[in-house]
Amino acid sequence: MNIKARAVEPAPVRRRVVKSASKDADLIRQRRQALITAAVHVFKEKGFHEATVRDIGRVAGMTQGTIYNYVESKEDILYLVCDQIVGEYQEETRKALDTSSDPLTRVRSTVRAVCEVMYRHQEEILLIYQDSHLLDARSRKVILARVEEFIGMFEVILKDASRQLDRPLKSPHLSANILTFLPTMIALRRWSLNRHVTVEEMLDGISEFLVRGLGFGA
Amino acid sequence: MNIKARAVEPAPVRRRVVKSASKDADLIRQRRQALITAAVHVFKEKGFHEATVRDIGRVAGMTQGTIYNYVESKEDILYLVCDQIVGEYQEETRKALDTSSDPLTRVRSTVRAVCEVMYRHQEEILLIYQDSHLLDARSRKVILARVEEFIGMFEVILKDASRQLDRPLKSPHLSANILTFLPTMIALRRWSLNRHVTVEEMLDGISEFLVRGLGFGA
Amino acid sequence: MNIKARAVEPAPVRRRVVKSASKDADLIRQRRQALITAAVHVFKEKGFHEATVRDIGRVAGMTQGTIYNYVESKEDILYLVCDQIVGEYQEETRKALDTSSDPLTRVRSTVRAVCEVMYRHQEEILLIYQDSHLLDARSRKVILARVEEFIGMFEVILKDASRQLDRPLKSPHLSANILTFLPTMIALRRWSLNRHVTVEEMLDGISEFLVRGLGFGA
Amino acid sequence: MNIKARAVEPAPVRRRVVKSASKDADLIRQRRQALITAAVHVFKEKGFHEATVRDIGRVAGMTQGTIYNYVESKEDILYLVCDQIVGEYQEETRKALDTSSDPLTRVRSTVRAVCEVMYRHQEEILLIYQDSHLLDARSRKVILARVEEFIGMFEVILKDASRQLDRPLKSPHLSANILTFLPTMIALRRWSLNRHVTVEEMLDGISEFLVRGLGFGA
DNA sequence: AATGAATGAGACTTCATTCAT
DNA sequence: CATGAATGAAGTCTCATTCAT
Repeated sequence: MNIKARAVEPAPVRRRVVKSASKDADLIRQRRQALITAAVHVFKEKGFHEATVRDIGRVAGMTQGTIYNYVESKEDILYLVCDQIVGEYQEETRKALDTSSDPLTRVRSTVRAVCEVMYRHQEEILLIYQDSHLLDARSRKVILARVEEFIGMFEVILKDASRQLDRPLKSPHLSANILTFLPTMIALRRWSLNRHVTVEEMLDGISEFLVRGLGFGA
Repeated sequence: MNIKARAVEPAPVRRRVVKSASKDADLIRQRRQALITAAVHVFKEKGFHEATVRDIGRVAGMTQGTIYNYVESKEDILYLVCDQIVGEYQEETRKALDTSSDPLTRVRSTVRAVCEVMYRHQEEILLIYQDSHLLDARSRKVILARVEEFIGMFEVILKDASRQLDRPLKSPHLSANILTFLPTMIALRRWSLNRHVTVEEMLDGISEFLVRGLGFGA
Repeated sequence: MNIKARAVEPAPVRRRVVKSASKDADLIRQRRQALITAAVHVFKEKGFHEATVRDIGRVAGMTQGTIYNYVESKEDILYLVCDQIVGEYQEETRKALDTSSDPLTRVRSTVRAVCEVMYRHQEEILLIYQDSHLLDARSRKVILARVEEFIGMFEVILKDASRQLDRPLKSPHLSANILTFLPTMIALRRWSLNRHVTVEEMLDGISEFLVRGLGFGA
Repeated sequence: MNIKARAVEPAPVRRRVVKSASKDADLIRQRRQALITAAVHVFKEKGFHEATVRDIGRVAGMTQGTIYNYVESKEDILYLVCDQIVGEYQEETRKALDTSSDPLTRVRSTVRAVCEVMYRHQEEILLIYQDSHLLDARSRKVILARVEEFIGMFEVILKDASRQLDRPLKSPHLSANILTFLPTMIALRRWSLNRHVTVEEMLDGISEFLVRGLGFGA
């Protein structure tokens, strides 16, 4: 897909480098993955600050000393966690995107896909919204750049589809932000939604709302 | 409007009681207000965990010992801060609501008002989204109850207006959530929006999106 | 009574002077008495260190500032408390002493009296044994001097009575110490005694034991 | 002696478990022993409350952080101290007990042994009487249970010996309490005794007193 | 003389990080 | 490379005492 090829990974966002005492790249990857998985688990439960390095180590099957062979600080772990969550969420969303059909249909299915993936990742997204601001400025920037890139992908999709409409989108960037932001409500407002709405109603409702709001409604 | 009168301030959500060593109600209010103002300032800058009680005291012009005359714990301060922010945001929103015109017009002006108030309170709302989850369960519940009540107010407004439409809203509660949630994007996505959109475009865009999405578009 | 007159108050033990900001002697006495009563209450419950000056003030109906008009430090209060407890205990014991009958009978009734007074004052005596060592050296000395004087009184009584025996007491001072110390078991071992022995058994048992041990048994 | 065998170590009083961050049992024992020794030293000098964890650490050659690897709180240290003191005192007493001779002689030597061990441990016993009441309820219970068990051992010895007498002991439990309590006078009244009586006189006097009082006198 | 708000020293405790084994 | 014991900085909170009113 041309459009996608150009838009989806335009400026290959530079990742932050996390230093390690070890040289064995495979081992590093392996240990870090264990760390990330463990940390996601612990952060979900206690948040970044309440979680101790020991806690993470216990779940990851590593002692504190070992952890510091693969990471320079506790904040590095948070960075890795945020990076992974954002990456997985985005990848799964990309996979779910309908790239075949006509632009208008594609918008509808895209909206639906975004909502569904958000629903499945709500816990991780919650983590991101609660803890990512604890990253140091540099790390946060890197993470946000990835999100910006992700938003950009939808900007392209929306622009593309809006040519079919009588009037073009006023601000594709704003629309793309709405499209990617509103579904986080599933995570950030679940304390309210879960008590009044079924999952289906919620996903349908948000999707329809987005489609209408974006101007692609019936 | 009866319905509204009943609905807008329906169940006066019980506040959490924050104990104080002092008995002078006026002094308590005064000192706590200084504390809150200072804490908002410090929390915005460093977040709850990085902020020390000393920091807050320094800004509030109080020594640590004095602070603990008006508050039982650092978390009490966070509660007071959240309570105040939510309260001020809601009160200002209520004031901005158009209660005179016809239901349809009212929805439009309501949407706009919500967005504008959010724009003015974006820093505080950001604080809420970044730190309120650090409250203990009980405090968080109280705060969320206030928000739920706030959402309920919009639910009533939307229900009311939807009678003018051909088809009623499917889920007023979901709609009210969207109406109150989407504007937080102004705070939570400002790192992206500020770089591509002017304030006016943003407020217009979100408002129009909401009106359309809710089904009250042209 | 000659003997008593000479022995009971031989070296009028100098009290420690507790300074006061007030000049009105009556008021001082009155307020201090309230303080002492309150402090005894609070110290019994929480011990000296856990008790705050506020606690004592609350029970005494005085604010912190007022307290420091009649006392220079929290430790002063402890001194006053110890002084009062020791004084009351000793006075009540003195009153209970049989000064009329013959020396041998007198020993028996003295022993019994000491035990009974101890029983009635067990809580205060416990307080003394748990907290009096927290006094500064000077205060402790004063208190101990009063006790020493008290012991001396019994030394005289025992010496007096031992003339009736075939063989005199080897060490009247040691005997007087035993006579005054053993009954504290009622306070210091009540956690053990109360579970196995009735009050009567305990008082009888200790009294008989003392009489026999002192050499005045049948 | 069967009876004794059963009675002396009857219900192995459950110790309180003190948690540790370390897993190396040997190291734990070693560090805790250093801690206990240091704490005994410091507590003797300043008492529990005036002693800081730093003080203890300084004497033990450990930093504060290290201490908390082997103990969960300052109170844990107090518990360990009390436990050790009581244990050592009791063990030494047990060792000193004469188990060979006839019951009557045994009582006499038992009494003497108890007094002598008390004399050697007076400083620690003083510490117990001054600080053990600062333990939390649960720890205190455990300690007292050990003492009760200890008292029980003497109860058996006394019962055993009293069969040789014309009249049996009225209350062996009370007698055992007296037997184990009176010697604490050596510690608790040393401020009085040391000034008037030699050590020998004191030990002889108390021993004879106990033997006579218990009914085993000449 | 009484009040009680303010002070500030100091205590206990936690935990990210280091480093010898 | 792994371990986990040791470190020590830093933070929250308490409370005896002071002092302006």
